[in-house]
Amino acid sequence: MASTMTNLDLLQSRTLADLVQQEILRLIKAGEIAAGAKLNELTFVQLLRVSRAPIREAFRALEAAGLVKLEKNRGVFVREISGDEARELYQLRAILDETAGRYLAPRISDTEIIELQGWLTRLEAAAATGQVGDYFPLNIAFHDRIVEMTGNITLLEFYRRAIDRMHLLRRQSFSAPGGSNPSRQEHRAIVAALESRDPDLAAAILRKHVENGYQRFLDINT
Amino acid sequence: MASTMTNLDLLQSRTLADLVQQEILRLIKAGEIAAGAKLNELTFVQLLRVSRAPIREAFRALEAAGLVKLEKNRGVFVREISGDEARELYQLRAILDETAGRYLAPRISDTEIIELQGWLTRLEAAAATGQVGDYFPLNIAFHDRIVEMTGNITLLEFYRRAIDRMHLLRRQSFSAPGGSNPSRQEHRAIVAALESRDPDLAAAILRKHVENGYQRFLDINT
DNA sequence: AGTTGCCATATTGTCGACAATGTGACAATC
DNA sequence: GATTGTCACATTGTCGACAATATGGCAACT
Repeated sequence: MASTMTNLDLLQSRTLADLVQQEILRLIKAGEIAAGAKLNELTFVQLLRVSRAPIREAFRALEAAGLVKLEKNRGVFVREISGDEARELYQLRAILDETAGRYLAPRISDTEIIELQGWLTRLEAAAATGQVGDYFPLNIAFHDRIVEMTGNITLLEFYRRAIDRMHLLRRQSFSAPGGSNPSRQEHRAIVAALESRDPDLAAAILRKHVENGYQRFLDINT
Repeated sequence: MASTMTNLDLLQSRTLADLVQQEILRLIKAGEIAAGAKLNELTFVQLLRVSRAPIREAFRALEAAGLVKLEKNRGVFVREISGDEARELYQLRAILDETAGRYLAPRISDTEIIELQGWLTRLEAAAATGQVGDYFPLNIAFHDRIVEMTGNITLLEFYRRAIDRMHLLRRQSFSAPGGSNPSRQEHRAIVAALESRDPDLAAAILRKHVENGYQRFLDINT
C-alpha cells in the first residue's frame, strides 16, 4: 500500500510527540502493554531515542483519549476497565453501531455492498487459518468500515474512540476468538440487512451483534 | 459550595499542566477565546506565569479532546466547526440524549424528578432576568444532569465530550438565546416525559428537543 | 514484633537554553 | 509591477538540568 504522504509532508506535519503517541497506542492495541501497566518515561526515552518532552506530551494526549491515567509524581498507567465500564462501553458501542446501520442502510451504494461482501470473504479466510492475530484486526476494521461508510466523520471519531478504549479489555475477549461461528453468521446477517436497505432491520441486527458480543465477552470472562 | 478537595489533595493530584488545561478550556467555553484563534505559548507563559512545558502538555490534551488543532511549527489553533460538523454533532447529541432518556425514564426516582423540577424553576428564573450569561450554562447543566442521572459514566463522558465540542460553535448559537419559549416548553415536556417513566416517550421528546435546537441553530445562522 | 526515622534512589514536574522553522519586510532584479 | 533573494525576528520542538516527590530498605527505638 503506497503511502500518499511524502517525506516532506511527513516532516512538516508530524512531531516526535505525534509519533511517540502513535507507537504507544499501537503497543497498547497490540496487547504488548497490558492494562494496568506503568509507562516509564525513561524506558521510552531509551526505546524510542527521544527526549522526555515528546513522551510527556504523548502521554497527555493518551490520557485525554481515556487510554491511560496520569498519577502525579507516580507515573502513567494504562487504564484498567472494570466490569461496569465494560458494560457501558458495549452499551455505547451498540448505540453507535445501531445508529450507523440505521443511517447507512437506506443510503448504501451497490459498490459498498460488494465491498462488504469482500470483507466477509476475508473474515472467513482469516477464521479458516485459525490465526487470531489475523482475524482480530480484520473484525475491528470491518465494523470501522461500516461506520466510515456513513460519511459522518464525528460519529466515526466517537466510534473509534470507544473502540480504542475497548482494546483495554483483555485482548481476546472483546472479539470472539478466531471468530466464532455465530459471530461470523452475524456478520453475514449484517451485510444482508444493509443490502436490504431497511434502516430498522440494519439497526436491529447491528445492535444485536454488539449485544451478543457482550454476552460472549461475559461468557469468556466468568 | 464547599470544595471537598483539601490543599494537600490538590497539590498531590494536580499538576500545572492540569490547571493550565482547565483554564484554557474555561476560556474557550466562556467564549473568551474564539474558534479559529491562535493560542500562543508565550502569551500563556506570561498570563499564567508558568514555563512552556505545562502549556505544551495542556495543548496536547486539548488537541486529543478535539478542541484545538496543533499545526507543527505554526502553532495551536482553536478548532472551527463547519456546518457539516455542526450537523453531525447535533446528530450525535440527539442519539446520546435519546439514549439517556430511554434509559433513565423507567428508573428515575421521585427525588430525581423533584430535582429536575427545581432545575425548571431555575431555568425560568434565569430566562426572566434576561441574562444570557446565566441561562446558557444552566441550560447545559440541566441536560448534563439528566445524562448523569443515568449513572452510565461512559455515556456521560462521551456526552460531555460532544458538548465541549459544541462550545466551538458560536456561543449564543447552540443554545437558544435567553431561552426561547419553545425551548423552555420543551424542557417542561422533557421532565414530564421522564416523570411518566415511559422510555420511548422520553427518548422521543429528548431527541426532538435536540433536533429542534439544531433547527433553531440553523435559523440563527442563516 | 511493631513503629518511627533516616537515607538513597528512581522517577517525575518544571525550568531555561539551543536549534529549527515559518513568516514578513525589504532590497534587488527582470 | 511581479518575482526572487536575503535577513531579522517571533515562535515552536526538543533537549538536558535541577528540584521535588514517592518509595523502599535499613537501623534505631519502644
